[in-house]
Amino acid sequence: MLLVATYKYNPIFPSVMKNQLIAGILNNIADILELQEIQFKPQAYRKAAMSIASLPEDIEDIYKKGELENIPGVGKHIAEKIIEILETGKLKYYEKLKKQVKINVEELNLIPSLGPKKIKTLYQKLGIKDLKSLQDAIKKGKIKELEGFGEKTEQQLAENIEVVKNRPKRFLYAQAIPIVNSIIKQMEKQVKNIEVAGSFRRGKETVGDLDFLAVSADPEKAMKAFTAMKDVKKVLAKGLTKSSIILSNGMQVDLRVVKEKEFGSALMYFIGNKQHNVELRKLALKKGLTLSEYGLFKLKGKKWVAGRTEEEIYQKLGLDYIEPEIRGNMGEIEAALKKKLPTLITKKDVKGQFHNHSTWSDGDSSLLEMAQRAEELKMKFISFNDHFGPIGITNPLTEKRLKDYLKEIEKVQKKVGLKVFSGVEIDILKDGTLPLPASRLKQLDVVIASVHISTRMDSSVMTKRVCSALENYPINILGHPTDRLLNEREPLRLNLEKVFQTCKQQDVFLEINGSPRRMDLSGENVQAAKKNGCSFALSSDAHDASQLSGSLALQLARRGWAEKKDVLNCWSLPKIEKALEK
DNA sequence: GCCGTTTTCGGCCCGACTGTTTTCAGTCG
Repeated sequence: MLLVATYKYNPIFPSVMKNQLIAGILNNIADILELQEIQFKPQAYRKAAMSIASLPEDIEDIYKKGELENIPGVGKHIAEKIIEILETGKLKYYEKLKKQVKINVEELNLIPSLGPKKIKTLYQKLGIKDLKSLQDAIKKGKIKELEGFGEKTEQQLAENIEVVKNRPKRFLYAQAIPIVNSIIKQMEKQVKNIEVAGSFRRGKETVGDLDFLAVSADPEKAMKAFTAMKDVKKVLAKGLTKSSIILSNGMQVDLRVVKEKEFGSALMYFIGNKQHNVELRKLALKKGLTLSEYGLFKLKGKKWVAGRTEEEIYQKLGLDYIEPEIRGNMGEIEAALKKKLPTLITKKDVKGQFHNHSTWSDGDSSLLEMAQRAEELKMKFISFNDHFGPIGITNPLTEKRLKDYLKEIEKVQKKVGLKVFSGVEIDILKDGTLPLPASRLKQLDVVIASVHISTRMDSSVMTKRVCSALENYPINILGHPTDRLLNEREPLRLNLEKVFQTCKQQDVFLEINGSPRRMDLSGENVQAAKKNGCSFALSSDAHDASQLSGSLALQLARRGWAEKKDVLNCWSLPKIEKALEK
C-alpha cells in the first residue's frame, strides 16, 4: 500500500480543489518534523493530510462554512494553518521549517529506503541536501564510509534513485485488472490460497501498487515462485513471510504468506486502508484486546481470540462486517457499531447500463451489435445516448439525423429481447443552454447532458452554467459530472455541493460513469451526493460492444455507499420508465 | 497537534525485512 503520496500543485488549474495542495504541504511538514525528531506531531499532521486528501468536498467550501475542525484530525492549530494557506497562498510556519532544515526533504523522501534518520545523518556528515548532492556523494563512494551505512546501502540508494525517476503515475484500476489476474494464475498452483488486497481490493480508481496475501505450507517455495514470476524486474525484499518486487512496467507488488489461522486478520490488515486499520486497533485496545495481522488477542496474556476470517474479527470487535470498498475511515466504523451500514449493491442488482454510443456518432459498433451484446450479458435494458452537440470529432447527431436514429432504435427494439431506451448525450453549451429545445428533448427516453467544451471556466461561472441547464431543460442524467480523466485531466472547477443540491431539486440522476479513464463520480463524491439526497445512474460510456461489460460504475457506487434505492439501474423496468418521465 | 467508554491531561497501532551490527536501528507498510 502506498500510504504517503506527494502531491504536486498544478498551475494550469490554480483554483481547482486545493485539497491536494494542502494535504501535500501538511505531509511535507510531517516529514520535516520527523527529521527534527519531534514526537507525535508528525502523525497528527499526516492524519490531517490523509483526511483532507480524501475529502469529497472542496476544502475552500468547508472553510467558508466554518467547518474545518469537523475534518477528522484537524484541530484548532491545523485549521488556522489551512486558513492561512487559503487566504495568503503561503504558510509562514512551513516556510520557517524549510529554512531551518535547509534540506529538500520533499525530494529525498521519495527515495525508497531513505527515511528521516538517514536523511539527517547524510546532511550532518556529508552536507547532502537534495537529490543532486546525494547522487554526487554516491559517485564519489562517500556513503559507504559513513558509520551505520555500508556498501549495500550505497548501491541500494543508487538503484532506488533510478526507481523513483522511472516510477510511473498511479495505474488505472482497469490497467491493474489483467496484472492481478496474471499474478493469481501464476501463483495459485504454488500456494494453498491467494487473494488480492490493498487499494485494488477496495476498488479505488487508481492503484499505486498491488498487495497479495497467500496461505502456504511451504513459504520458501511460494516466495521463490513469486520473485521468479515473469516480468519481475527487481526484487526489493525477500523473506519467508513478506516479499516485494517491481514489475517491468514499474508497478510494485507485495506478497505476504501467512498461516491459515491468521488469514482473516492478515487480509484485513492488507486490505486497509491504513486509517481504517488504525481505528480498528484503537477500538480493540479499548476492549482490552490487541489487533495485528496475526490476529485478535487478549491484551493480558496474549490469548488468541480470532483471526481465521475477517467476519469473526469484526464480530468480536462489536462491528457488523464492513465491505472492503468502504474501508476508509469515512464513518464506516461508527455505522458498523450502530448496525447502520448500508447494504451495498451487487452485480446482480444492476439491470442494465446507460450512456452507450454507436456508429451513429463516435462509437465503433452498430446499435444492433451493442443491443445484442447487452442481451448476451443478461441485461434487462440498454440506453443509447449518441452525441448531440457542436463537437465535430464525435460525429454528432443533427436534428435531421436524429429522426433516422430514433427510427433505427425502434427497429433494433423489435429484434432483441431487452428494453432499448432512446436518447442522446447532449452538450451543455458555454452559456448553460442546450442545442435542442426542451420540447424536442421530451420526446426522448433518456437525456444525458454533459460538459465537453469550454471546460476551463471559473467555479462560479461553471457552476451557474451547469445548474442553469439542469433547471431549464428536461434532463434525466448529468453525464460525467466532474469531467475528469484519471492521470490526464483535472476535474472541472465546480461547486459540487451546489450541483448536487440542484440535481436533487430537479430530479436529475447523477451519472456514475464507469469508463476506465473517467470513473466519474469518484466514490467520495458519490458518498457526498448521497448525503445531499441524490440518486444515481450507472453507465458504461461504451464506444464499442466489447466495452459494455467493462463498466466500473458498480464499484464506484459501492465505494460511495450507494444502495438499491439510490441507483436507477437497480429499480424495476416500470419504475425506471416512470422515473425518466419529464 | 489531536482527542475523549483511559475525557481537558496524557496518551498516541504493530510487526517484517534489511543492513550493519553481534543485539539493533531504520524503514516501510
